Amino acid sequence: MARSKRRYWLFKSEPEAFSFDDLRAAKRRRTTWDGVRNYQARNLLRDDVERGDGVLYYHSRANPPGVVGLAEVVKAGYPDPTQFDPQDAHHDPKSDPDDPRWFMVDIEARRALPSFVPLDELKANRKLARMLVVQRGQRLSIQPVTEAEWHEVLRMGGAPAR
DNA sequence: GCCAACGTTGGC
DNA sequence: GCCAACGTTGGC
Repeated sequence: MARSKRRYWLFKSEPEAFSFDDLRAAKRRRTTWDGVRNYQARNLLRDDVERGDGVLYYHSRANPPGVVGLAEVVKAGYPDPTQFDPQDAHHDPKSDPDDPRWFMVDIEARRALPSFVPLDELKANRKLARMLVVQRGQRLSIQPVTEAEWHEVLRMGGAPAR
């Protein structure tokens, strides 16, 4: 069930692991956002991220880090199968299949931002002073973004407002 | 590659 | 339930 009002998120990915270009090159330009193994992020994926929500695709551990493109949630939270796969790096032997511990969503690439927005610029923008990604020590890989922050980042990236 | 900041684990 | 040890994240 979709909410009446769309929410916005920032998803972090290390480009060497899975970049925005990788997402755009993927089948149907989609991917499962699996492998999240942090409870706070899990709670967001399970309870709050909904189909139709907007995603700022952020490259972490990049030179420089920053927001590279936009994506959209195309499937809300459901159990992440990699937790039950002993061969997978994110296998969790303590997770009960009848009560899965880890959840994921599916996202689909939208457009790349015409201009990459580096973390330095996010930090320098006073309108974004409260944005989570600019907070020191903030490591959450799935972060809520306000509507105002979303529009400001799109503006900085040269994307038409929408 | 370094390391500060966090989150998790497990002994007690 | 405390907290030291350990593992991970992610900017630099």
